[in-house]
Amino acid sequence: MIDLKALRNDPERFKDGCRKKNSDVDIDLLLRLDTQRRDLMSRAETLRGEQKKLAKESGPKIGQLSGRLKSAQGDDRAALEAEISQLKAAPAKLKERIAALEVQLNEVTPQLESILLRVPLPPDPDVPVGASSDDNVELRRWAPEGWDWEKSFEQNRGFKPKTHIELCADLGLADFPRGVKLAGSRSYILTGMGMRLHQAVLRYALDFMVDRNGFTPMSVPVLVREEAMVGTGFFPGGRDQAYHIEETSRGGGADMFLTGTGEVGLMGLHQNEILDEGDLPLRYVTVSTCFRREAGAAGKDTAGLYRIHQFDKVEQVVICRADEQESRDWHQKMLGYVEDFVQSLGLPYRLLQCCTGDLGAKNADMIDIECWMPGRSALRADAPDDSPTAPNTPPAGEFGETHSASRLYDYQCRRLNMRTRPGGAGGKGETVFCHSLNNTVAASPRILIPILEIFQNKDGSVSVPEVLRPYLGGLDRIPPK
RNA sequence: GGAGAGGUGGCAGAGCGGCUGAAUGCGCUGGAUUCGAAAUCCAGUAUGGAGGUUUCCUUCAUCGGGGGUUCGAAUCCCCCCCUCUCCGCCA
Repeated sequence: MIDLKALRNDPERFKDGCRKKNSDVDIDLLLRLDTQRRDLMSRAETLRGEQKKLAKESGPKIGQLSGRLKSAQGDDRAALEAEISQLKAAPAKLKERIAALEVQLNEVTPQLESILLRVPLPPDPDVPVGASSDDNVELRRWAPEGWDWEKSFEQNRGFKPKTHIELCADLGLADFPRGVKLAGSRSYILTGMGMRLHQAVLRYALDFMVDRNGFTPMSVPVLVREEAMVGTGFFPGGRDQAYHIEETSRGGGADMFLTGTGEVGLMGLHQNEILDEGDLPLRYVTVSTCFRREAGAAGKDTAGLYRIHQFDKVEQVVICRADEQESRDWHQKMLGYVEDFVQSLGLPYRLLQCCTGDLGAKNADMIDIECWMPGRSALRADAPDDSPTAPNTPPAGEFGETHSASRLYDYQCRRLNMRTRPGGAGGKGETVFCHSLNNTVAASPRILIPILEIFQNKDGSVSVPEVLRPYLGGLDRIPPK
């Protein structure tokens, strides 16, 4: 959520942010509602103040008179009753007027809030302006010794690459038909070494962040309340992407949602807390199953392990002091960890600066890492009909997104009401909303695609990246079955 | 799933229709005392919104959340959430 006061002071900045992010949120309407609401509130508050004063002044008197009324007779009684109803009349009148204002407030406030929740965080000025992912800018590339970006896989390695789907079949790593039988499209079953490789990457990634980079490992719920989805900024915008468990219709107290990333659990941990500034930055890592409906992606990446409804992900988040430079520094560090990680696996990749149109409402800046997937272009369903995608044509290869590093400033912490102050909740000084950042460490099985495709050998086997071998009992090669 | 108890400030814990934004204790901050410290004493110490004559003042809201009763609600009523205890079931 953005700061309503900041919006009031500088609406242009937020309108500009909307334009850059292709958001159609009506800032002018929001401002009008805000003015209306504050006006109604101040009027209601003034009246309530009067009412309180009256209640204090005439209240005890009413009590007294009511007491006397019980034993009063005749004329006395009538006089007392008249006096009481007169005393009651003034506050009752105020109450009516307040109620009328509140009716209006109850109309304006939800409208205002629903718009406010959708106002995107303006992108940072150094983020390139663009309409879609087509306008993203490559920052740099890295490849292991012996990989030449100028050459195709075949020229680099001396044989035609198989796609990860072919490799999964030949090596017995995944069973797609049975996955679909069980759970429908975009479902899969990892089998044998496929499952072990998946677990090895996840465990390696978790250890990498804990042992080498000092992150605290956490388990988090993947089944959460709506509040956590709104707080982390995935709702209302991304409602269609989440699986919805309708518990209220079966008598439960609250509906639940399956999370699409461990970020929800990690960021929700300290919701409504005032953290001690001295405890920051908090650095958390989790491995969790992620669920995504992939609504609107029909027909895209339908085959293989790329775009699936359920996967596992090691995710890192950092919660730091509300300081732009500190946020920027952490963003770079978190990218650095992942570059080290991907390099240790030996996967060629590039860093991609996402343009404003590709950012999403909650990010000020986002940098993706895309790994080279030699078999990927053959899988494109949106390729033109005359493109060389016939079965015998070797795939040209393509980058595929494997990581995404976001810098959110206080957007998320404001929604989560996560603040900081020297000394924590009982400390002194102003409270301020923290800053937060997140980045993938490894999402599997997607990351298995470049691993299998890059490490495939001419004889049809796949070599195991060295860093994963300790997690597979020293195994260095997965042979065809 | 059944039965019961409870959710109050940073923490512990009173209050159970008006004098309570909230006793008391602890903690924390400042001051006094001291060569210094401990102890003691004094004072202060929630969050958010709106407004202003903007190192401060005024005002409104908040005692798990929402709704209601009342001139007036932390206190009474209803719904929900959460925690704990016992029983049942269970990985």
